[in-house]
Amino acid sequence: MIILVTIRDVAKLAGVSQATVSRVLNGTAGVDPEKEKRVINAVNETGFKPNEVARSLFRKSSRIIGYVVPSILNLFLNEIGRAIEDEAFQHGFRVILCNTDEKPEKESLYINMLSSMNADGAVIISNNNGLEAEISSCGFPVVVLDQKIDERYSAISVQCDNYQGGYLAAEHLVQCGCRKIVQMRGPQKYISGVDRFRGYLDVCEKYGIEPRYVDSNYDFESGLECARKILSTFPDADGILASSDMTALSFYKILCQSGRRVPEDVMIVGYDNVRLSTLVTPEFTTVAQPMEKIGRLAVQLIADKISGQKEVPPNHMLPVELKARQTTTLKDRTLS
Amino acid sequence: MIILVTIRDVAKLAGVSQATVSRVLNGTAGVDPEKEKRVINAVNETGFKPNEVARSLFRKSSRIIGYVVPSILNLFLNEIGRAIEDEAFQHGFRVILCNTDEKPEKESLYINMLSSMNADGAVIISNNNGLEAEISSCGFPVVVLDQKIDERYSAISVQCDNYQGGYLAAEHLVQCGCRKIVQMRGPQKYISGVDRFRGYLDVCEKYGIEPRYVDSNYDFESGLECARKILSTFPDADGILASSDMTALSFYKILCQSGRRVPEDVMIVGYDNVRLSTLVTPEFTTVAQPMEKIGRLAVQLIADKISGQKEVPPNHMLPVELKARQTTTLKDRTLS
DNA sequence: GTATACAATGAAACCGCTTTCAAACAGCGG
DNA sequence: CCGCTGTTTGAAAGCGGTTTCATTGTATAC
Repeated sequence: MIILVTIRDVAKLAGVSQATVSRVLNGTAGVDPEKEKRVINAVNETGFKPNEVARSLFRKSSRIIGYVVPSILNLFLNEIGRAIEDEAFQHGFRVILCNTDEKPEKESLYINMLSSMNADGAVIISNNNGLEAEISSCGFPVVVLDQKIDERYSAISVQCDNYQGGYLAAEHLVQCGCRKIVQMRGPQKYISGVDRFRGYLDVCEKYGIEPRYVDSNYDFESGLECARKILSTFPDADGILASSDMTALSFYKILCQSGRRVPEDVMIVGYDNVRLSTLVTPEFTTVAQPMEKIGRLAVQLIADKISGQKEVPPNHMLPVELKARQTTTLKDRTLS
Repeated sequence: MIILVTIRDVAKLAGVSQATVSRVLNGTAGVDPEKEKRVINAVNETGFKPNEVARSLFRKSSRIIGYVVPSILNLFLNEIGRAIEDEAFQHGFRVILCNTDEKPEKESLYINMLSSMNADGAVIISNNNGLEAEISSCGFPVVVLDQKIDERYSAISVQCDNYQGGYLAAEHLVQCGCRKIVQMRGPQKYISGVDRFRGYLDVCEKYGIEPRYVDSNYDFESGLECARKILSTFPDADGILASSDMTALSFYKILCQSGRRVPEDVMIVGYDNVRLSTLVTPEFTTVAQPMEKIGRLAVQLIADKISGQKEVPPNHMLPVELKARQTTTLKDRTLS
């Protein structure tokens, strides 16, 4: 068993009071250099490490932030999580992983947990509107991703320009020469799904193209299903706007099974630019969301909010960028 | 600002002592039913949530476990992490994400941090031998993955049968008809690298095949480099044993660039069976490590160690399994 | 030499909860 | 009715830090 050294032990050994030890450790007040040296020696000798729990109790802050997501297995969320951990570390925060499986009860449970742990903030991804009350009353700053924030509600929002993403992706296909473009439309309960669809529709209108779409989710399985539906409903499709890089992968797989080639017969644009999209062959053209920036910004906003030094605006929009790679190409117009 | 309700407030409202409230909440002793009801009402009325930090301080346990890994971006570690979170949740633990980037100082820092947070356990992946002292003295049970445990050292080890993995993968290629099999050999500083190589060597000996290998790491970039080296050193290779699914992907990419086909010209066997290996096209043949089982077992071992009820053996070996998919196939022997 | 300001210091209070301990009380047998 | 268990109960003492507050000692001003 480990014998734990307390501040009292150090004080006794150094022949000073606990208060003095605390002051040396935190630099909160001047201490006689001679005593300071004795304290430092005593700390080294005993191997004293301040108990963070006791500190948290007094300070009402545990320097913990929660990352509350449906599942960390989602590569997009995973990359954001990595950035959050890194930025948090630099700010002296630790991050607690909270997988909710999209279950409202797990969401509430984790938020309450964080609250009773004196957490200092949370980054949350959820499509559960019932969470607003909990978020407003949890006692720490919350950044929600990919959701617009109601004015009267205290969270901070970070999202990417989904309209622009939908627009860029669609226009890219048009410029490559596609005319029968089908969108694997993301869930309309998410603002991301709605805005990207709007972007796509505007491109269709601009170029006089008839909009086509089939609903999908963002995960691989729903992508497979959607892909099959597209191949049977729109067998002449020549360009696909996937809802994510995962569903782009699904589409590619189904397409290969049907004997069609990418990009010669059908072009595909993914969404997110998860690292995976450049690892596979062919590399996937995709709309890049700045995942690292999202994660870092989220943590910075929390840090700003805690410090209270600057005003933190409630809504933050990040730009997206099209990455043209091997699943799209300029179509050889001599054939058509 | 949120006004926080303490146990004193509840006690006052219910007209009992804090002790009684505590007893009702924890069921640690009998309480008069009438008072119990008053306490429950008061709790509901005030919305009281016990402060976990105060509890932790007294109990010397925060019900937190750390997941200490080089990077959660590694898909293999990510899938294990997901399982850890899930199992931990069921045991009432939260998990703190600790990315170390393989930096010894970040490893130490996180272990000390966990220690001073009264963490209840940690799952650690590291190739840093200097960590032993810290692990032994951190005050909570530690499970290390993919490392054998020295007897005099108090951690618990969970690893997969790497010898078997190397053996199965190599023999599978032989059975598919490959004779010029090259291993992308994993780092020999890891036991996993050593054991898989042994498995491969034994298969070579068994079938009278000359061993060939090029050193690689487990990540995609080192896989690319290794793949190029293999193509130039062993241009007649007909089977590749990748060090991971990532490096298998690297090899596939380089191979496609060189115009060779998989599996017709060269077959590939990956390692890990990360989910990705079935999402890509072609689906990758791979050696499956039971990632979910690894994660869950690690948490269960920690829980067992904490409860102290059963003896926890220090070494745990899990079996691996070959998943034959589209990057390998029975070779048409009429050609050779 | 005395009054005043100021830095250093330790005792004690406190953060919010759990548990010990002893007192109060109820039930029961004799 | 008394003494003996056995159960409820609240006051108080921690858990291990930080901070307040009053005290001491030293330096500066008059």
